[in-house]
Amino acid sequence: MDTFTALAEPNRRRLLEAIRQEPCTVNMLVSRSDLSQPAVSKHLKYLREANLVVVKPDGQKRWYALNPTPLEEIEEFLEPYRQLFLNRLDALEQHLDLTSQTGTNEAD
Amino acid sequence: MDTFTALAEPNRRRLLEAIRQEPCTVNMLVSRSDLSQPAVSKHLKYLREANLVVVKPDGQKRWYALNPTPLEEIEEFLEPYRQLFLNRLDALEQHLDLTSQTGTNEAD
DNA sequence: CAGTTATATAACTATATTAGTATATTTATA
DNA sequence: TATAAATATACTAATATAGTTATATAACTG
Repeated sequence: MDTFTALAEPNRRRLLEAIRQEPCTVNMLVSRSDLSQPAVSKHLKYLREANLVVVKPDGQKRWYALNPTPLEEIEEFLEPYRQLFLNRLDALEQHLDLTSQTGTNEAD
Repeated sequence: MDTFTALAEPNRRRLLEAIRQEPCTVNMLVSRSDLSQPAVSKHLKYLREANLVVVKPDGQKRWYALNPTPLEEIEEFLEPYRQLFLNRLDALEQHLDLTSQTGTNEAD
């Protein structure tokens, strides 16, 4: 599962938020969420596939910790849009203004 | 459809990239993608629902333009993770080092 | 070793998504 | 007005996802 898809699920974002604050075991995440244990385990599987978390077994427990690296892909995607936040002109109106200088058609 | 879900689909990200560069009609997007016209229209519907694009009818054509505003939600989500890119220590190892100072259990 | 704890996986159900084909709708044009 | 062009929608099939219950696996505990 890719980074974007992994982040698309709200429960997964919440799990990641919890893991960001401190490494968590599965049971910690179960008690801090509204999800069943298998549901948490399945979401963690997707987060692992997306490489957003790493696991370290510790006896019976498995500590899940954040790996923020894949989030850089999102950063890179957003980069070209970032400047557009600032000068949030209506690009469409601008475009139509320009094209309408010669009319909607040549023969308008 | 929320912003995260809208961005989860690769074709939709590509369509948004095209629209970011300049406002596009549906046919422009069809010719610049590998998608059928109905597929493009459907993806545009989701992008509209996510408020990532705005439409302006112009005769038969519909000009789709970018609205970057919802992307700020993604920015805000990423914000707390951003500093972690920099000092990308292994938070898990750090944690385990600390806890292992007293053993895996109190009575280890 | 028996029982318990922590986690993962399998099987299943329900729902959502994607893509395609066909069709409807609206606007332009001959 | 008949036809074509641009776009949207309905319908269908295939696939994926999320959640549940039940079970498997592995590690502790007494």
